[in-house]
Amino acid sequence: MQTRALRSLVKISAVGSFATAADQLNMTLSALSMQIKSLEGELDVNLFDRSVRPPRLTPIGRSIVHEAKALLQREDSLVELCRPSDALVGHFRLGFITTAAVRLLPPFLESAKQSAPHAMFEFETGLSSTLQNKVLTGQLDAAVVTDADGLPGALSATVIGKEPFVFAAHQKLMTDGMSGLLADQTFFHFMPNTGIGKLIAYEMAKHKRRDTAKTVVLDNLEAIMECVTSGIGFTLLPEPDVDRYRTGPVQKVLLPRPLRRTLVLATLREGALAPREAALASLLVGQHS
Amino acid sequence: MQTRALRSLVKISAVGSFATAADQLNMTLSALSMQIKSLEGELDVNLFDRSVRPPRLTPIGRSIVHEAKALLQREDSLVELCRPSDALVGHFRLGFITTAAVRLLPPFLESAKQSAPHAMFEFETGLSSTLQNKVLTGQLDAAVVTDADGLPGALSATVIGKEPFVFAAHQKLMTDGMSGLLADQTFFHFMPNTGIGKLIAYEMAKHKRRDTAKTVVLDNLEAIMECVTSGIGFTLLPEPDVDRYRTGPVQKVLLPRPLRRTLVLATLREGALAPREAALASLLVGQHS
DNA sequence: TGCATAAGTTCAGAGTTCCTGAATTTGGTA
DNA sequence: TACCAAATTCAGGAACTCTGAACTTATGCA
Repeated sequence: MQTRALRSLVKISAVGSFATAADQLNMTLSALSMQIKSLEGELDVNLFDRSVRPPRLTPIGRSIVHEAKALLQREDSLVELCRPSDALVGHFRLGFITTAAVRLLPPFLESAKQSAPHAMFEFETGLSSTLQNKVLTGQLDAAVVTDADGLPGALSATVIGKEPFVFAAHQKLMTDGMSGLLADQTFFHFMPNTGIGKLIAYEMAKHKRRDTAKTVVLDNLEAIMECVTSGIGFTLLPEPDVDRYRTGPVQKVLLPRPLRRTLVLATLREGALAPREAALASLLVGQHS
Repeated sequence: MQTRALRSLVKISAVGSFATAADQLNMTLSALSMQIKSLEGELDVNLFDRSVRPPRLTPIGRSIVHEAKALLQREDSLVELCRPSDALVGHFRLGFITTAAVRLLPPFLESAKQSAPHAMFEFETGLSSTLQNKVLTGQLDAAVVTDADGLPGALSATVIGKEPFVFAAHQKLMTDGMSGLLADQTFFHFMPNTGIGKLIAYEMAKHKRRDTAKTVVLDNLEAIMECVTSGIGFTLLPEPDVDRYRTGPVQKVLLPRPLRRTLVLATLREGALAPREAALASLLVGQHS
């Protein structure tokens, strides 16, 4: 169906005659007449009572006009979506590494409501490597990941933020300073097999006495910080995560040589989103300390 | 805009490739490709990322698909409206003579909800002659009027019902029978200048003694019946109206020679509604005693 | 890495649709 | 009754759309 014919129909209904409608639509009367006639043929109804002049809408014709208006409004909004604008428009499938999702998502959605009111988002959380693969295969448009292991060449990355790692322990365990912690206390190790876990392991390997003390592996940040807050042991995590979950007198200790992970927004370098990557990233930066 | 192209787009999005979509749409791959390309040109956006094969929807493409589905649903319902069915479909502008509207409208709408769920109605009340003219000039599709003065030849009529006229008075005024009423009591005359009023005048003229007693003219049925119920005087009205408004001990007296008015549904004989007149009328008959 | 294959795109020509302008019909009006 | 304006019909030409073949290119397998 040609929406143009519906537009003609609505116009005729508005002005009340074929002649003036044809005039306003910049077409000949005969073209308009044929257009309506072909529409009537397609729908197999009489839209107009042609026994009078000018032809009058039939009852069903009036209903069709009503429906047509609704349809044309849909068309207008569809076209409007495509109008170039600096606002982000579209349906985006985004990935967030699990550890950052909790912190980044709410403020992201908040600022998206402002800067991209017509955009729609679909989220997925997972490991950095999983998300990278999904971006590569087109299952995701973009993902917030860490660049710890270096990104594949096909991906382009925009830095979202850097998160320094810190030790965290209950004050009462810190009387001997870091050396006491390392020597005697239980270490809570977050997901040793993932990107962030390997970074943590790499750092801990520098601190010799580790092999002698006890290590507990956990895949839940909140649980780790709950244990640390209770004074059961210590951990090594990105500072924002420590800040998010510490509730009691937990002390943070910076590393001798600062270690940090970098969060980046990764997209397919040659993908359709590439020109919009900066706009997307701008919704993410400046949202965490 | 060609809705067919939108249908193709939605199909591609559903099956995930141009080739299988083209197959299912019974068209060649090249035709489909050109269709989408022309749609992209019309909207001036890239719906697909063609750097991969099969091409993938871009974020905005996904949004367009979403909008397109809504639009196509509108189209479907528009086409559905036109499907021949025995139910009454359309937007009808109907007239009801004022005196009958109050009684006929509620049950009419009730049965319309059943028999014509997709029809829309617009109502207008007025004098029989006014409504007839509006039907003649196409301002109304049909009207319930009285055929008292005979209808113009251009109108066709379906009988909706016949309403006998009765005298009505409070019991206490009836002790002398009709002759007492006619001689001494105030007569409430409903709208003497209209069709129904002239019928009433015609009937009253038969009863000689009228000129001597008092007459009150009123254009409100409910008010007349309120006065009659209070015992202030008597009236002559269609029986259903008397029944509707009498609340106290009001007695009805049939006329010596029965007088009645006939309600008909009138439409333009050559109009578009003519074939549906019976269907419309069937929603009106059998609805009053 | 390079080839084979399948998937899309491009192109030219044919078929179809759609529009224009003139001729014709027809409802409303003087 | 005749006229006028409005709508329809018609024929020719312009514009669009489809088909089938040739071409290009991403992907998968050796």
